[in-house]
Amino acid sequence: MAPRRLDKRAKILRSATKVFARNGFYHSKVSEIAREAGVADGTIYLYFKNKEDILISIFEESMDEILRLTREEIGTHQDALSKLRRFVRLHMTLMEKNPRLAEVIQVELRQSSKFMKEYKNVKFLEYLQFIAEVIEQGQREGLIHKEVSPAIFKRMLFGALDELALQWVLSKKRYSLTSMADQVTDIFVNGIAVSTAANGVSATDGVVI
Amino acid sequence: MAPRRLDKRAKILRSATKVFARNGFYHSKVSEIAREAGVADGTIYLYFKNKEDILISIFEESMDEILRLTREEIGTHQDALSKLRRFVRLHMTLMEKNPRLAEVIQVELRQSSKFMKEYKNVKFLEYLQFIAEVIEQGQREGLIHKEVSPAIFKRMLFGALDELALQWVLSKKRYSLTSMADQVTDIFVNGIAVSTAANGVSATDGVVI
DNA sequence: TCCGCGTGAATGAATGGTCATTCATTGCAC
DNA sequence: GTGCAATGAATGACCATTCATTCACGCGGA
Repeated sequence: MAPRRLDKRAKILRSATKVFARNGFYHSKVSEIAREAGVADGTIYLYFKNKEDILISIFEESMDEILRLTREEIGTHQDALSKLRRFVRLHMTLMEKNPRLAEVIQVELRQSSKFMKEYKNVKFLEYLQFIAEVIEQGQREGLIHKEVSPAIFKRMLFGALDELALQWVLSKKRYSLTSMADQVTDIFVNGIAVSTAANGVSATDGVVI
Repeated sequence: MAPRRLDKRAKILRSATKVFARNGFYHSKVSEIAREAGVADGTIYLYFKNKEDILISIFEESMDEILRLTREEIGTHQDALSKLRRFVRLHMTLMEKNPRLAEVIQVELRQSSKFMKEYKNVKFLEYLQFIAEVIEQGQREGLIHKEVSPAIFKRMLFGALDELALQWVLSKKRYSLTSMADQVTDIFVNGIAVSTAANGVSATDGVVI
């Protein structure tokens, strides 16, 4: 009963994730989700209000889990730049380990601006805020330039990670996402420009991080 | 006749852009596009194969124009870092001046991975390639670190710009996008980290990747 | 100048197919 | 025997697309 209910709900969500990833939300049929989950069409409606509710549930529950993992993995006892590096690695790893989830997030996050406007996405905003707080910490620590706007930076970083993940998904995952993580972090932390100082890298120059 | 035909086609495209931006592709009705354009439903099918063909046409023709403007505006007589700064500004300005187009690009670019997989988006790839070439130029000039992968960087930059534009669109355009451009460029060029050399920023400190 | 004919653009009502959703019924667990 | 989850066939709403018909215009003949 109670456990059965939870099992079934979770099974439907897992099947829906698979089907949405395969066809995209609008081309997915409820009956296909039902078939995939091994339940009748009508059963879906015992657990979800409608098709869109399934999509939102997938997203919210995944974000819950991602947020939980992120907070757990990125402890409180590190400097901001180390946290940032860990964050980027973790994001890539999570996408890599849950490719179907990654696809759904790609689909849903951008599905339609109308949808995005109406559905206030609290969990996602929290995820972004996590980044902003790391930046603020870094500014207090004197590690990150005060001129950097945490609100702009959090969007930039997320956008960059998301676009890389999208490409990875579209390329049928032929390469490793996680292996790009450090390069991405390096660029955000140090920039792409060669130092403007005339005589290059001397022995006293620190390797950042 | 001939001119009338072109007028009508353009009018339908403009109306479709408006309608898609308002409702998202899947929630837009062909009849609404027709009404908006002041033509009959059937007329649409004299100019386009089907609804999806309208979307693809909007996108391709816009990308043509954007590419043209980008190549024109960003001449060949500059160093790579200046080009990059100009590119970012131009991208923001174009989005800001064509908010409805921006919305459609947001919708379409991510619509569904299935759609993206099937529709080889040559113009968009060219746009990304433009960024990669600027990076390669910078590496030849010695202005940009050799370790930076142009292929990764082009995605990062586009992702960052795109996410900022998406937010701007969703926020009902209450602030200026263009005014963020330089901050974005600064971060990509110089990074967010304060120099790590022990005694502050000296003239000889290099930022190392 | 005027008429009417041919052409092809434009129309929009009708069609048909596709699903999301419902709900009367079933059958299982206790 | 009762209650409740589960079923899946049936419903009906929705909309892209079609196509028989109308319309507008330019041309040539009188």
